[in-house]
Amino acid sequence: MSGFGPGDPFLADCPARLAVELIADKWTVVVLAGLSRGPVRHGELIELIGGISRKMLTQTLRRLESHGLVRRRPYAEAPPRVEYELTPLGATLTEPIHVLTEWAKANGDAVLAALDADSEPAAQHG
Amino acid sequence: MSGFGPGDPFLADCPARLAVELIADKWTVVVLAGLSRGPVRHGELIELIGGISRKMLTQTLRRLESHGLVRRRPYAEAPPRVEYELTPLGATLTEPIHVLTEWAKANGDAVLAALDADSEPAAQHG
DNA sequence: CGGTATCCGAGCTGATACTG
DNA sequence: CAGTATCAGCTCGGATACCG
Repeated sequence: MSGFGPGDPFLADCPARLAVELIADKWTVVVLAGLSRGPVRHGELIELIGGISRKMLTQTLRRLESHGLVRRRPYAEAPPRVEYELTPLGATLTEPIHVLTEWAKANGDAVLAALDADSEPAAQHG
Repeated sequence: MSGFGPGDPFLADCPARLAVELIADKWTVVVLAGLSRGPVRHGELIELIGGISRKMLTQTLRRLESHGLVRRRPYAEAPPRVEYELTPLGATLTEPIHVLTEWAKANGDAVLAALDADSEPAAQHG
């Protein structure tokens, strides 16, 4: 028994696949992790997330917003201020993202080691 | 308090980020989900995963293999047979992947609805 | 069956520069 | 501070055809 029904991400044209493709992205995971702590400003995310450009940050946030995971809150103040926060729907992703980042923290070294061993000249045999 | 240390995926050049970028990929998540049930053949994965091409499947499997998450087992038989399975390291990903796909199954409809509502002609005001 | 090589268009990505 | 527009480079990803 497979245990997989029609709502599984294995099917190309189902909502589940859409959802997977939405979050299974290099920047999306990190941005969601940054948002999971509460409302954050654009500049704060830039500072927090190493290597991301303003363009990619905005692009990622816009996509998450259009998919109902993030809410954008602009303030009509003298120094322009915009805060981003997870919607209730987006908040349900906090747990999965947390599990993912915890895995990355715990096994990142092992992955690096495996990658390193794989790319060795192979002068070793036993 | 941030609660984030030097091993967090927010830093651009840390193993944690490497690990996130490894699995935060459209096909990688689905392929890992397919592998989480046990050893599978190349053709079986093609059948299982809707929309994937042989090229992308092989490419994804090779990358996972080089990072120590997947093991490739070729059999020297008359009808060529190759099986792929998760390594012990890769098996530690089963849980995170499961959480992710479960979220996708549970919230895929909501994401689709939000996307649909977002792209409406906006003839509504309240 | 499993895998590779090639072609080629489409989309992503990162600077850079400009607007409000 | 927040965001947009544009350009150049690159990778992605699929189709096809061929090899073991």
